[in-house]
Amino acid sequence: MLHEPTSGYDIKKQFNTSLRHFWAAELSQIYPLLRRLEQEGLLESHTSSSSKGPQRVLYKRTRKGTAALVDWLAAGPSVAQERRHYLAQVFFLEAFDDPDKASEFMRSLRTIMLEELATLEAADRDCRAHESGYPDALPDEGYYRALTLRLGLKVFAVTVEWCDECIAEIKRRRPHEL
Amino acid sequence: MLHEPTSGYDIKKQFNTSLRHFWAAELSQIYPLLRRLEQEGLLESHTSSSSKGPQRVLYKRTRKGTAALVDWLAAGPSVAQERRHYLAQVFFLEAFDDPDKASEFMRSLRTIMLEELATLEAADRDCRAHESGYPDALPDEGYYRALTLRLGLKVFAVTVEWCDECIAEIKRRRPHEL
DNA sequence: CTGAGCATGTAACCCGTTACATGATTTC
DNA sequence: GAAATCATGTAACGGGTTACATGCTCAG
Repeated sequence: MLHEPTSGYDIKKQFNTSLRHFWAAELSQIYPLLRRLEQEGLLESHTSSSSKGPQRVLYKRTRKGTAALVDWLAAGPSVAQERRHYLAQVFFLEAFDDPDKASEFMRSLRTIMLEELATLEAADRDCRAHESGYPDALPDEGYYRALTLRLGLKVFAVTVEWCDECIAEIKRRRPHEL
Repeated sequence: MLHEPTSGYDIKKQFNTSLRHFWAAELSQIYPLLRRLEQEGLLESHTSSSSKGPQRVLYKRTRKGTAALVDWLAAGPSVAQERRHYLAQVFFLEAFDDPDKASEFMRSLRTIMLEELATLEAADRDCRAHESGYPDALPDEGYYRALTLRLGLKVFAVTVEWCDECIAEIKRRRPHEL
């Protein structure tokens, strides 16, 4: 949680845009968790009335909450195994027994990845526009956020590149036809 | 599941090496799932005695199993949101309030990523050595596996590159000291 | 004779998703 | 007047992890 007071709804919006490439969660997970963290003393909340809908509940990190965060960071990077469903699908693409279908699969994957890339590029433009002195003179908070964005851009870019190579190569190969 | 008869234990070994960058599972998940899929008629099994330990149970896809696999692929790429814990950590690196600690974090991340890269490179060499005619003349099965490896190599490579850039930039920046 | 690797499993728990539920306001 | 957006939640379910349990063989 950021040190700025933020509602669960707003956190979800961040998950849909700039954080999308490395974290996401549903509101049904966010709301109970915010409450639990408040009970544990890691967050504190106050309400503010909203123009539409029910009152907004804004949460903010306590000193204890920041300490818990620092502990997590101090334990070092936690690199867990990730599950990339689409790569599992590529792995089994032989099951199609048809290079055209495999190629078609890779083309639609490429389209999806381009869309993801566009979402991140929009978030990046947003970041550069709102914050002055990008990136070196950013305040720490914005600076480290910007670093995560940069990796996202790189990763999606090589993924699209990889899709292109695969599409070209599958077309050229065709061991079946011979 | 591959069409070659394979034991749960062997699947786990694949998860630890060549599949590591996009899928993993514990034995406690693998064994019950293999049984369930056999009950559903997607797999069939036979036992073979092993030199050490209990009898090995080898599973193999049935025609129905392959059909289910093809259905999954035909539904198109499933690109779900991923959770990259270490990026969440980078996002919150400002909480250290100390560029040296942030930089140290990025250096240990770099080390871990280099190790992951090495694991994949070993799997890649293995693949090139065992299979002749890499990559175009590979049988379909090995060919699509090789494609997933290639993306893994690319992604880890840009990630290490990104770590390097971050480390250099954090050192140069230091807004705190001024 | 100890520890690592082979090989299979069960039980408890937690994290996260989907689906469901409510109700106000703004836009077309 | 319908649909989208704001804003908060609950309940059921499933997937996955950690911890626990067993027993055999080979290398040091």
